[in-house]
Amino acid sequence: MQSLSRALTVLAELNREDRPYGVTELAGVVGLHKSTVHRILVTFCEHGLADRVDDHRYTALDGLAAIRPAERRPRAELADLSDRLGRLVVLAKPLPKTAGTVLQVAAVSGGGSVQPGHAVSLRQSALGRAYLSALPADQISGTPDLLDALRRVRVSGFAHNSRPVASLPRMVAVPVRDRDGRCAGALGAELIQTGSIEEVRRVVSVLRSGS
Amino acid sequence: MQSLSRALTVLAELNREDRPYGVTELAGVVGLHKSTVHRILVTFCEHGLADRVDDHRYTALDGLAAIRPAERRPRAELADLSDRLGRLVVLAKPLPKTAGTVLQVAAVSGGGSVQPGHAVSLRQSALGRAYLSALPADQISGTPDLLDALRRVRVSGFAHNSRPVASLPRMVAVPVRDRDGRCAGALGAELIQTGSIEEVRRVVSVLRSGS
DNA sequence: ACCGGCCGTTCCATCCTGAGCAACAACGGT
DNA sequence: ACCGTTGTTGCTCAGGATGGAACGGCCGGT
Repeated sequence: MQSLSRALTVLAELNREDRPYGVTELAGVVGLHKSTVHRILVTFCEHGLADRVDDHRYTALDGLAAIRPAERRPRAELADLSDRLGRLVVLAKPLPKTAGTVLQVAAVSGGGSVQPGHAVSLRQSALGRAYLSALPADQISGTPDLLDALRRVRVSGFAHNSRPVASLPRMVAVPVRDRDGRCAGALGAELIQTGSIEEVRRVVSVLRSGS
Repeated sequence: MQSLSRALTVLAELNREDRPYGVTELAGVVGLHKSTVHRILVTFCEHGLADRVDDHRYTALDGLAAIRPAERRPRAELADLSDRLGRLVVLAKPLPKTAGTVLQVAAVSGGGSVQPGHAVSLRQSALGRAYLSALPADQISGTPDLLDALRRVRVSGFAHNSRPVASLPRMVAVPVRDRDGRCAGALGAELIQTGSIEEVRRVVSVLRSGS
């Protein structure tokens, strides 16, 4: 039921921010087309779960605030991290039932080849491996090489792509957990001085402080 | 976006009753297939909007009670009406975007040819005509015969099928309005002594008291 | 214990429908 | 007046929702 899943993701995002959302902006955050988000929002309005505050803004119903999720405003935190690190910071979250990829949800100070809403590989990207490394063992399968790599990620606490894949920038990434300790996604930052261990350590420690 | 619309109907129904719902029962009430409702419920659980209280019962999240719709527990009222009338009582509601039919939502003391979850014709059944008669004039179209019949329903306040259609029991039905005055469905009761005007009047007056 | 019915769940083929693209009107800033 | 936005809507196609059938588990009646 991925269609419903996507729609609920939209509703959750709309609900997390108390400020009204525009269609295009919301579409960028959740990584869907604006036409899709528009139709979803209209349907939510028809069912009374959302309201349009003016001609071009939608907001979640007040009553929904009770089920506001635990995570708080990832975008504001991302902007803060990006400021402190002076580089691109990306938050990636899995979309339900989308095995094989994680979805980049919000990239602040974006540009480059990493864009909000693009899916990245679970196995080839640092974001994906950081995410995989924090999953329960019984949810992971793959080649012995991959399992070994994930073990090293668990020991060091971060993943990085030492052999960059085409079109993916060099990044380090750490897993992000929700307050129940379950893996909720991955937080990554661009590497500028490639290969500098000091840089990696500093960036990772800042990323950790933000999760 | 009818898929999302159907799913939200399921959530609304789950939310209206505070008692947990089984998959099959819920499917009957909203008029969808078992398997469809099951998948919808699983997805809602994944997104934290619903919970499964035990192995075979689902319930809406507590926080959703805030957006509980205005209508209150139609089933309990139906059972009461059915007791007072000593006969089958049926509540029919339109499903969003399902033009041409109304859906029988809950039939208490059921059995017979009227079963929960079955769709009935808008034009041929007493339930359907009662519903049509309370719609805004600009939403009604049909043959002159139908329009004339609806006019008589409006005058008398109830619809009945004097020439019963195959497999439909003889019934009387009155429109049901929500608190905004808009037509929300129809309430019908089986006729036992067919043709008795007294019976019709008595049944209709009881039905009215219940809407 | 046996069996029949009902439950929730899953598999699978069919066709619907949701997704994406592109074009549109309406604003607002330069 | 121009351009870059915004929200909205036709249109097309592939992906996915649907619902029939079958499965295993559970309970109540025989």
